[in-house]
Amino acid sequence: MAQKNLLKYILLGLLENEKKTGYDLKKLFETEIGEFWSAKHSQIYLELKRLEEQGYISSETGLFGNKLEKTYYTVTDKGRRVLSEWEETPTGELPINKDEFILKLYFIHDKNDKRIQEMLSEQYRLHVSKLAHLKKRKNLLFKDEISRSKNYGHFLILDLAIRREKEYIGWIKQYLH
Amino acid sequence: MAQKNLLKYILLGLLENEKKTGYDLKKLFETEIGEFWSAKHSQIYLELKRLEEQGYISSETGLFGNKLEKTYYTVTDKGRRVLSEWEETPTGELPINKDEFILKLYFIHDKNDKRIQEMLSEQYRLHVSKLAHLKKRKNLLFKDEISRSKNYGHFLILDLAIRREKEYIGWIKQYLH
DNA sequence: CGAAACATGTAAGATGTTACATGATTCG
DNA sequence: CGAATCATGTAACATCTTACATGTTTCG
Repeated sequence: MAQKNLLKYILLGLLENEKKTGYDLKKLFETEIGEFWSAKHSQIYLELKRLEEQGYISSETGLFGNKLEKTYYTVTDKGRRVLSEWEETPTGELPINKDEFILKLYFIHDKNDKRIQEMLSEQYRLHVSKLAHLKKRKNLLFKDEISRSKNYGHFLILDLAIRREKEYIGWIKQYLH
Repeated sequence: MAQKNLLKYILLGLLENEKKTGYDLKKLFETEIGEFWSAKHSQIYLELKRLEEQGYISSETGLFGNKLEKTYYTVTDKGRRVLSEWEETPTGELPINKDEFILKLYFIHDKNDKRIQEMLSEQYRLHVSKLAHLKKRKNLLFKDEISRSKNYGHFLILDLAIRREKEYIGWIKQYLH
């Protein structure tokens, strides 16, 4: 999807409160951010270069161990302005959730086609396990009121993700025999 | 998202039962398919060319009016095989739903940040209107049992979409004051 | 007759994935 | 010391969007 270059804002957002290396960012995409966004390290390093050229972030290298040079990035004032401008802009237009399973289902016409049940049970497994994972994360990150108010946005979207999985599972159960 | 070239299968699926022009396909992406997939005409025409080169579809031109040449495409046996092979393959891996609103929310830390309520009410409007639209479609397309069993997959995903919107709205209401 | 919709394409550029490459550090 | 992880990059390629381009038919 060649589009709005949202990765730019993600990187700015992640670097806003703490300097990080490209590798740190990559790791975040494998865990926390990975729930709702994806990016490969090749793209991250490239984007960091570009953001620095444009003056949105600045870098500082630190020697780690004997030889290893790590590059730490921080957001500049200019970058901070771009970030909050984006945050303030109404998003508009709901996104299209491209889902391969949905697509396959669309092309099945016959109610009694055996593949429907096979597909539904595969999805059931996947969504049940996703739900378990999300609940575990919520428990881990947001046990108490204090942790919730510290990262309230994150709490909200995790809560939404859990509700969505429950709903998805409910839908599957309705049609799975 | 440069990935699995699913457009290929969508075109094959749409051409499976009826010959269509590139323009017909484009129109479908603006209406029916538009609910869960997107593609521009430039991409569609290109992909049709490629599919024909690969022998998955074949074309026939018909004169429309005095001068206008329309190109109609149909799936070949080879194409049909590729399509059903895809349909049979388990999808695996749940997709990441990239949603700009979710992203913005993630970067808001303070529970009392005014922007949360602004964003939620924008989303409320959008999802309420989306839900109304989906309900209208369901009513239009799947009033009776017969129409459901004719395009059962489509009925299922429309039903899912409606449930998802309801759930989304429920979530917004919980946090919107 | 003019505007909107029909109809089909190409080109440039942005975004994203996969593969290729290399080296350092940690930990068992 | 060897494997896993840390750490950073480039190259080739596929996908997708935006813009450019052109001509036809329908309908009020």
